[in-house]
Amino acid sequence: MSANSGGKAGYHHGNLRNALIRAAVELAADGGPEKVVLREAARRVGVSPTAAYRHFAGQAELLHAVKIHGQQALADSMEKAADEAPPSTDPGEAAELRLSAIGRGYVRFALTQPGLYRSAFCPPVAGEGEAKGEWTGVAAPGDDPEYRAFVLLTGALDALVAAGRMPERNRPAAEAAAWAGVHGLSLLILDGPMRHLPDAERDAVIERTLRMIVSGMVAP
Amino acid sequence: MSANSGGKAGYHHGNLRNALIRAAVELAADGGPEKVVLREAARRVGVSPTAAYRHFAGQAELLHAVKIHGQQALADSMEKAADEAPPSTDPGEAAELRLSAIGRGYVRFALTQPGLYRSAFCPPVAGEGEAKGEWTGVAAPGDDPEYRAFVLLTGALDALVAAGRMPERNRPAAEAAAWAGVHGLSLLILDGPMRHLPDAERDAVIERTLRMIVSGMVAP
DNA sequence: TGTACATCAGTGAACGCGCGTTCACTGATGTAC
DNA sequence: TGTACATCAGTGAACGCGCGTTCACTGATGTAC
Repeated sequence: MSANSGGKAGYHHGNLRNALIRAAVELAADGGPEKVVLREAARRVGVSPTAAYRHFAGQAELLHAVKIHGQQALADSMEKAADEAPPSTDPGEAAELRLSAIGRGYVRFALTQPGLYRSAFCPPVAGEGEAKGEWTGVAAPGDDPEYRAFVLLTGALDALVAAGRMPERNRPAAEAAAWAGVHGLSLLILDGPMRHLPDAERDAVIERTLRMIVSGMVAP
Repeated sequence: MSANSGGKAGYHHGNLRNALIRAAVELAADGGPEKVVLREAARRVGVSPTAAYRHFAGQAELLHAVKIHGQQALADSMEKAADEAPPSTDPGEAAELRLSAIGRGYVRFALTQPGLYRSAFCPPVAGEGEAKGEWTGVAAPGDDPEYRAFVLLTGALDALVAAGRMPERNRPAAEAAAWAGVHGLSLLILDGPMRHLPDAERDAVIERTLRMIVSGMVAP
């Protein structure tokens, strides 16, 4: 039997691993990482819980797959927003607009897909292979697909320097600062005291924060 | 029997509510909000789980008490850091230094007391009285002790304007932006990809972020 | 000053819940001959 | 082209866990007389 991409096909499912991941992603999407329950994923796929153990070492591994999915989707959103950034003939301005756009894509994803967003940042369980892909504050983590979002940000900041808009002395640790701004904003709106902000004010808060980030990068 | 402030004193404890809160805070301190388990708190106090129901409607109420405690401790840390800010004869510079200091106190608390910090921001359970104390982006939430941290920040920003360092047009939603910066930074360092940063780089990242925030406030 | 009694603050056993995981198993598949 | 058999991918029942919560209860306290 060829790997079928969808529903079960008798006793042997054929694509159970992917089906379980898909179900788990759905669970995360409406409920966050703590809703990623192996038994429930199996239930949704129509298979016994035990079957999952043919494809994953355990629940933690399933959750990890969801996490990666979330990280990819986040990067997608940022990339898309960057592509939609208004063009400008002035390279400096273009770089600023692109940085804002990336940030907007970040926050938009967080607010649109809170469950996946949270999953993308759920702390790794012990023994998840922590060595690779950590930020060092200086070096980028290579091209691990997990870190596309980071790479996007780095590129935008480099462009800002290249265009002469951002002083060299501002460059170190700039990723961390910019990331902190959008990350904190997203979580304050999602879980924090800005949970119930009306749309207009929410947008104002978002734009204000993006402006702070850009100012913080280009400040002399 | 007068309310004794410590251990049990026979059948009637005398101060069980506070003792349970103290135990719960301890649990949160080393393990975060999800470690706040009613049964365990009772165990530590040396009392049956049922006894807790004389003093709390349930686990959620106990957790809420921990949350408030965390919010107070966070505000304390900010206040303390503000008081330690280096003085300056220039009021504009003084205001900037104070804002940085507040932020530093915020991050310091998060890194020093991760469990309590997380507890301070754990999402309220349904029916926790959400009405009061929400940020509106414009108005401050009154003097609810829960929001001392917010009030501190508002004051620092007002001072920046009063000193002529921050343009009026930057003032709206400034709280949200500044808060986002330190909040995101704290969480990225605590749970995120900056988990294992060496001390020196961590400090650099913190100072860089604080600089971004100040620049973002005072930018013309 | 002593006592009856309402009230307050505990106890201990039990419930149901849903989870992750393990066990011994069986049905389906594909390959060697 | 047919068949034996190893291997792969499922099943179903069960386990232990620790939680929050409820129940009927009893021991301690303080107040009215």
